[in-house]
Amino acid sequence: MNKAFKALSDPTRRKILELLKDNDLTAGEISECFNISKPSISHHLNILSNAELVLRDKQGQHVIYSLNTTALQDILKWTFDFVEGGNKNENKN
Amino acid sequence: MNKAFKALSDPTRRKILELLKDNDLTAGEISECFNISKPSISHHLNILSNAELVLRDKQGQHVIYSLNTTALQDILKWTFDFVEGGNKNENKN
DNA sequence: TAAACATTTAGACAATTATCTAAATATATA
DNA sequence: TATATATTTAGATAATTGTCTAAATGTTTA
Repeated sequence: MNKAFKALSDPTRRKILELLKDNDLTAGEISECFNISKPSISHHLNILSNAELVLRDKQGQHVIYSLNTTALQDILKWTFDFVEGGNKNENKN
Repeated sequence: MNKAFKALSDPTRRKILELLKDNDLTAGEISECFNISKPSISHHLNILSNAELVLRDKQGQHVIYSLNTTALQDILKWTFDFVEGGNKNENKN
């Protein structure tokens, strides 16, 4: 889960995930959405993949990236436990 | 929200939040839970406070820290939109 | 008021990170 | 097979970050 939090701490990577929420995209299509070099985007995609936040599917010379919500579900659960359970001073029974 | 994600990307800071889930604690009590110097813990607490993840309450010479779920609610919502809305290939109607 | 205690600030340093360019790899096509 | 295209790898560099020690600040109490 540490990998996922680290991966999400960068705004570029979060924006990549938001792009993939609408459509699966190739590495090239993703890089076109940023003023950042392709190798840098590739690096970000690698971090997202390592954190199990995206999936790769090689189709010929293209690599199609898609969302993988596995790690996000853990984060959702972790976060929810704070927002939901945050009443320690209200019900001390 | 960027500050919050950045703040959450460090394991020590996430552990601090988990400690505060159970009890409000002073800076000193928090630092006792780690093999890290007090100034370093103070630095982490500052980052958490800046990200609106904790609240400070100065009581005499002690500073009591408590959870602030404000920023976590934003993160929860952001994350939920992926886990919940991640069905773009299933219902294209 | 002086001493003890709690916390933060200041400044330094090593490790990590985001970025770049150049080169390598892999695939498709003329 | 040669060339063009898509992507990643390698290596360098500047900025950021987590940590430390020493010092400063603020508060309590003897």
